[in-house]
Amino acid sequence: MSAFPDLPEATIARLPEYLRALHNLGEGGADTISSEGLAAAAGVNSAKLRKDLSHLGSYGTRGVGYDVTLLIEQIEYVLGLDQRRAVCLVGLGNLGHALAGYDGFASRGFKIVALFDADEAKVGEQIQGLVVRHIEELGRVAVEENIAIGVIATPARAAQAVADVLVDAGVTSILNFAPCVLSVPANVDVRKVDLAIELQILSFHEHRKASLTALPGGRSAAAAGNQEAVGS
Amino acid sequence: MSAFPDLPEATIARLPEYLRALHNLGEGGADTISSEGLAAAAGVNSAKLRKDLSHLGSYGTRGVGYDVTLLIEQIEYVLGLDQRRAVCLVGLGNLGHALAGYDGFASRGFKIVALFDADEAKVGEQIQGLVVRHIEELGRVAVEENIAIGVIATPARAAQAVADVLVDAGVTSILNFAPCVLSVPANVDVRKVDLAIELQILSFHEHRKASLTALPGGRSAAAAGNQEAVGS
DNA sequence: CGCGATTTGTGCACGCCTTCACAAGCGCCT
DNA sequence: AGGCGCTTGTGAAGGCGTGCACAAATCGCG
Ligand SMILES: NC(=O)c1ccc[n+]([C@@H]2O[C@H](COP(=O)([O-])OP(=O)(O)OC[C@H]3O[C@@H](n4cnc5c(N)ncnc54)[C@H](O)[C@@H]3O)[C@@H](O)[C@H]2O)c1
Ligand SMILES: NC(=O)c1ccc[n+]([C@@H]2O[C@H](COP(=O)([O-])OP(=O)(O)OC[C@H]3O[C@@H](n4cnc5c(N)ncnc54)[C@H](O)[C@@H]3O)[C@@H](O)[C@H]2O)c1
Repeated sequence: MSAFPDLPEATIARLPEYLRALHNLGEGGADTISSEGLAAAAGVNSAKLRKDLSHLGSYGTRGVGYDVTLLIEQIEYVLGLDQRRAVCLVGLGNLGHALAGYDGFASRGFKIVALFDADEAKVGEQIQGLVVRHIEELGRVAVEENIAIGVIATPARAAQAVADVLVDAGVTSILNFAPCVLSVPANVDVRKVDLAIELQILSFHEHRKASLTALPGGRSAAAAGNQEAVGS
Repeated sequence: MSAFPDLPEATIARLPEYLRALHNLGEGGADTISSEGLAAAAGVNSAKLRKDLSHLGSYGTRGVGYDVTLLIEQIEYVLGLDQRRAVCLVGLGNLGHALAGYDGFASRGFKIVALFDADEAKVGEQIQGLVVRHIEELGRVAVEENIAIGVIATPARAAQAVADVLVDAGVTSILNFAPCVLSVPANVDVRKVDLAIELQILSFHEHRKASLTALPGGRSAAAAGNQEAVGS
């Protein structure tokens, strides 16, 4: 096929943001969009956005902007969203149930095709039209359904074992919600989502703000307008 | 008070990881830990870890390592975890319920003190010993309970309005689960958690891997061992 | 008391990312 | 047809983060 563009990691992380902004703009009836406008909608600098888009060879039109529909197609192609990807979810506790019921997956080309848990009491349960299977079936089902992405929502102590099972089953991408470090082969990508870390980072900034302001007269509501989005 | 160290943002994001690793090691009975050992437990480079710790003036002992208990105290102080921070949660749908029942908050010095929703059907519901209140009460309760951190788990279309209410109530840190960009004053910190973005980044790497391997002979399980944690 | 083993703290170089600033290109209007 | 205004694409500079490699410091032991 065509040579695959190797984009900077930072750019890749922003493409989904651009994509969402573009979808919103498209629904709003916009036909074309300037880098300035799209950058504002995505909450980034316009120069950065132009450089990001230039990396994937996408052509806008000078004096006009980018064609919304075309740009959506380009980004979706690069992200591999043109093909529906099968996802499995392991651990149907508190968080797992919420994830299973989340419609934000399907709307972006992802489809949860299987649910797994180790608890016999959970196995057999129906959730969103899917039946919870025992983790031992994972190997077989992963191959049958051609699952590429696994989501781990088990307690931390079980996460490494689950990751091993996923890897053995041929899964090459893992999204991990358990607060722990996973050890996987080099060809497997792991991304972690950790609430506690996010809160602790916010706590640091609270601490910093509190130590800088010398008795600011208590809590005051400042005028809104600015945009501070702490980087991912 | 003491001059507040201004740490690199990248360092701050890693401190919670070190903290968790230290807690695990502490429970394991370790008294001191070398930078090498701690780095392995946290999944980072040992030089990076030493530089991070040196930033906060924390002193290890050459030839020995770091005192686990002391280091925990130091990091918790810098992150502001020595004081319990009040958190409120807005939007008790699918995800909100899971978050409300999550014990990972309390164990790290955070306490959910109030739940809010706009849906009259949800208001009054009891969750984990807390009663869901109407969003209109947020302003009053936030001041009473001295809430510094707000968590948004509403649909995206409501998120900006909720953020505005939080800001007006004096909340200066926001954790946003809704897939949208929030506009807030400069003194308010926002962090975003977006599942769809994480999955799309994984999808990109799947796409890349698929386009690079020329018919790899199907799904093969590689030997485990390596650790690839995609940066946050 | 001195020496070797061990581990921290950091100077330095390199690469990535961001941001500015501007030339080149495009469309529209006269 | 020509000029003008707008927008993209990018060269260059600066800042930040990473990781190597090593000097300095500490402990244990003979
Ligand atoms: N609940 C939240 O809001 C939340 C938020 C952030 C992170 N997390 C993390 O997500 C993970 C899950 O949280 P939770 O609240 O849903 O926990 P939970 O205890 O409610 O659910 C865990 C589920 O995993 C299953 N499980 C345990 N071992 C397993 C194994 N070896 N194989 C397959 N399944 C197994 C259990 O049977 C259970 O159903 C935890 O690591 C938690 O720290 C949770
Ligand atoms: N469910 C998941 O696993 C998941 C995962 C990632 C992100 N998200 C995001 O988190 C958000 C919530 O997801 P969900 O599945 O819980 O949705 P949901 O529809 O189940 O719950 C949304 C809740 O917000 C409340 N709400 C709506 N407008 C409000 C307002 N103005 N003020 C206060 N409360 C209001 C609703 O009454 C409802 O209870 C969404 O933005 C979603 O995209 C969800």
